[in-house]
Amino acid sequence: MPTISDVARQAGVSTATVSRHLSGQPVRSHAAIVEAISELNFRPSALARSLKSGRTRSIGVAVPDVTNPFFAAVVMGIESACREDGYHVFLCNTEESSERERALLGELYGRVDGIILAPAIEDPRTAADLRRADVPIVFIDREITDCEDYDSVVVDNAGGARQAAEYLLELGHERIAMIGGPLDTTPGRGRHEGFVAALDEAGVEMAPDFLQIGDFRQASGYQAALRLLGLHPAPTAIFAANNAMAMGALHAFHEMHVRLPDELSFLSFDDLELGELLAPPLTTISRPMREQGVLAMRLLRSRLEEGGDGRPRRRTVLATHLNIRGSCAPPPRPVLTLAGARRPSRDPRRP
Amino acid sequence: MPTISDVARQAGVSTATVSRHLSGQPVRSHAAIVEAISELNFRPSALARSLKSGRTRSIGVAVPDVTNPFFAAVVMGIESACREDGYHVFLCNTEESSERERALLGELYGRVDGIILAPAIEDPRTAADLRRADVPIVFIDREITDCEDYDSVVVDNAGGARQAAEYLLELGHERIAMIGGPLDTTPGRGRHEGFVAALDEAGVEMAPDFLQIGDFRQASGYQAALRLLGLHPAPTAIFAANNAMAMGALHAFHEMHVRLPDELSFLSFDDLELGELLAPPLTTISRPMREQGVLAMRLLRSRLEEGGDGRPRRRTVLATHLNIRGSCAPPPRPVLTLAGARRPSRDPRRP
DNA sequence: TTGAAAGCGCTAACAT
DNA sequence: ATGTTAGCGCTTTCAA
Repeated sequence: MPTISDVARQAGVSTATVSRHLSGQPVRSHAAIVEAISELNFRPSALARSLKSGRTRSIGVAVPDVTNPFFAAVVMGIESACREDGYHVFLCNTEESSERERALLGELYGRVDGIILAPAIEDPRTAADLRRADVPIVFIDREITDCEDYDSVVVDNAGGARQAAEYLLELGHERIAMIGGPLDTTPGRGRHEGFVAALDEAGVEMAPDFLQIGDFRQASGYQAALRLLGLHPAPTAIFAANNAMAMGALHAFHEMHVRLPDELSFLSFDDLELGELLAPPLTTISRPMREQGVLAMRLLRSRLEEGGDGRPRRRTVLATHLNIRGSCAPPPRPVLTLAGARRPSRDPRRP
Repeated sequence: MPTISDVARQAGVSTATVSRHLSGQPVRSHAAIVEAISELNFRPSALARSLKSGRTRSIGVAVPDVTNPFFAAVVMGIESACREDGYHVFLCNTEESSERERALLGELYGRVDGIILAPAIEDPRTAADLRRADVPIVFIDREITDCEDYDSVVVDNAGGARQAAEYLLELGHERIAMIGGPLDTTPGRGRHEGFVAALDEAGVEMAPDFLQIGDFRQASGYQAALRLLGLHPAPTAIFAANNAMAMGALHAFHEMHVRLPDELSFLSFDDLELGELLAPPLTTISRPMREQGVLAMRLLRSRLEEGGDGRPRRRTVLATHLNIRGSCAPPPRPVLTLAGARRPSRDPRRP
């Protein structure tokens, strides 16, 4: 790899002159330098530049799972926003492990100007690490306790879960179950709280068995669904707290030959990629995905460029949207009783 | 950020001693150094180290679209292999654009020790760029002309497409269409060639209209499917050359109320995430995904560590697998004729 | 406008 | 075992 001094020698000038040319200043020996550069195929070393300037023009992005379409879209959004700003992305997969996450963050410090993080869980050790590292951070999708002064882009988890609960209640369900996420994550807790609160307000109590906690991954959704299907009485409606667990649950329903929505109503937080093409199409609570990445990068960039250490935290909360498709219906009427007659007669699926 | 000299001063030793401690050598002042490091919260600058050593311990990964589950899985595989080797990943999205790709590659040079690339198209300019950059490269999923001496991990595209064609022929189809990828990409061309070759050998000709070329993205699959459905006579079977275009096609079928597999047989190269849960479950040609990433990283690592500039190219070709599920069936019998009687009587779906 | 020289943080001879 | 010093490739004063 040719260096700046190779170019300088070849062009018959000093390294300082070449450097000036590189930074756009007009120099007399312009032509000679340009020629030397192309002849030697010279590329300034980003490394050396960074060491000098203290800025790497890269950011770190750590998410629990790029394979999840939600995080894939977020990463995509970050990436495209970065390109506009001339930043590069170091991508890290934490695989929902707080230890791995801290290890990865440790390696990121010094390599990047800032970090966008979707923390695995709300681990106080991570918070302590972050503080010590003293690098600009923006949280995305999830937050961390003790970091209330950091910027973040999140979704209204409680509100979204509430929409789900209210919709099920409106359909007349009373035996409503939830496949929840870990309660030590922002979305896990938020979605749980919102869901239960809405049920409470309607005077519907959720049996302890009806809350199954998973880890946001497909396998746990599958297991949770099987457990729910095995209960007596079984729930008439299930809400899955994210897309991956919903996929697992759908596999379970399929295996157990449970027919949606006749025998069971089902909806999930976050869209599935092919959700609309399923039979029945899946009713979901959705939210902007790519956009969340873009917003997070905007926040980070403003921290980076304005240096704004004093500027107050900015928290962006996005709204969710209930997409009524076909996987929810009024609960099946108990055979040989008229109890079902209490339900409202109009079909709440088309309000 | 404290530097190595801050630590040295605090511990009352020279920077060289601290450096030795950092690299694991035993030093007398061990305790003092350890204390100084933790007290100052010192972290050696990866930047300075890289500048010195000439190695960044990072690699660049450029793929057309992380949002595609296939590439997401590949990236995941690379990432996990990297973690074992202590490498970091710079992720780039080329968005199927060769220009963007070259721009991104340009920024990667010097920042990374090696690159894993799934090229957008087989652009000779990219090949020239790569040669000039003189950085170890491994191709994944796709290759590039004029780069026959580079390592690569690809799948047997022609073989997989042949499997698809032979399966459809076996079912008795004769009006067989294909939604192909760009013919200037490795998989686009390979899948097309394999498919057409198999049809040829069976004496079945594909009408020109029956080959619709897309760009591997969902929208193009949707358009292509609509065009195919509008033909007279329409095809009785369609093969989509990748998962994203298959998703688009499925949307088109859904919109046009085409029932699979009774009215139309359909299968795709690469699995869809929920393909098994669709009605009918989707028959596909699948291949290892995560594993491809792992293999690519292995190849790259061996180039990196063995320095093996002289060592010959290694090309890993993976096999595909035909997953017979429910989206293909014998062609519908023409109404009011007995022509269909020519077809074999046994059901080739269960060989 | 240009060149000489210092220095970003670290490592690796070389010398002690 | 430890310290001194040069240097990785670049930018940026400071003089000329």
